[in-house]
Amino acid sequence: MATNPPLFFSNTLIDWYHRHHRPLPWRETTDPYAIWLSEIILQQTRVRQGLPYYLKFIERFPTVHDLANAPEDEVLRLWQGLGYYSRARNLHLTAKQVASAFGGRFPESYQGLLQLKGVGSYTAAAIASFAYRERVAVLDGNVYRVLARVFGRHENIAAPASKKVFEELANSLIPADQPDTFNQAIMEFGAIQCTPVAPDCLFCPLQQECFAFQHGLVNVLPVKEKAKSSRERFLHYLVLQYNGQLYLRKRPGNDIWQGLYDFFSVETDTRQPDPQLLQQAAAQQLGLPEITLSSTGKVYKHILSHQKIFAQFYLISLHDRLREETEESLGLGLYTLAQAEEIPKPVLILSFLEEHFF
DNA sequence: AATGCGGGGTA
DNA sequence: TACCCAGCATT
Repeated sequence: MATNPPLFFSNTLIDWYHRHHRPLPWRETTDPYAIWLSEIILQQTRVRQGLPYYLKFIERFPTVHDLANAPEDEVLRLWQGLGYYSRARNLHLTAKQVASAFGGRFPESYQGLLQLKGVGSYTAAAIASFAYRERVAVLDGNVYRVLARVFGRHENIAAPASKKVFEELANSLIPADQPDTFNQAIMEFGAIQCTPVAPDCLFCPLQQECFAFQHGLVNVLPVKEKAKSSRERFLHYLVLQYNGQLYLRKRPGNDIWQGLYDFFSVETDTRQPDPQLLQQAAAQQLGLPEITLSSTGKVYKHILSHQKIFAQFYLISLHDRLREETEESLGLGLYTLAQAEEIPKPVLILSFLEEHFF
């Protein structure tokens, strides 16, 4: 690399950025609220998937006060389908905190931003550099990849211990005069040019200086330890109907989909449990004498990053309402179809409802 | 340091 | 299938 490697690296990336970057709405503002909103949405999420959600949110909640004043169900409903729902719950919590305790103003430094729920080192660096031009480097999946390849770093990027190495490297490269553009540039470069698979090395402006390219290691770097395979779960959803309404429950906090609504369910250890046992378990929990379960047939396979869910649905029409204590202890409530449409649900439940009810 | 947490796009 | 995406909170 030229006489001043950090300067060459940042100049090259910034020059590339000016010529190739995508026009994105959160890059047209320095409003920390809009930037914060976009960054939370984009955590572990591609721009293509997150963009429509950003547009919905910024239209419905133009200011942090609008978001703070909304009911949590509405925030989750708008987030529906985006996944990692703790992001939405923390988004709402932080909006309320900023609106009430901070008078609507976000903290104006990296350290201050780090205190917010849902804002970690990446997001704090992004907001601080984009909104306030603070010189602090972002470190996300793109940055890890670009740095590992260009500078030939073989540390396992999945290990927390490697974070410091890349952090120091990135912070040694970020220029003081345009930290914001540098951060945008290195992430955009990773997303468009230096992609995980089949990067466009042929037309890469860093080709001559890239360690991975020069040593034939483009498909080796970054080194990333493989994630463990996910576990399988078998869910049996009882779609209880009474008087044209559906029984739904808000999911509690010790499992997936916290705060979203689904049906009463029985979980089993095997894919095809003994129907007798399943019926007995369901009847007992629901306080019913006996029930006959016939599956709607299809087994829904729903893949999460950490779980493979096999779900079957059983339609049941109740002649009488459940006992009040039963409703209470199971957290079940009756909802009209219109209400069911309005509340936040996992994509799995949404798919089922769209095939059978909506 | 390890684990849990969604959903979708791509090869 | 397997990989990975503008990560964070909790233990």
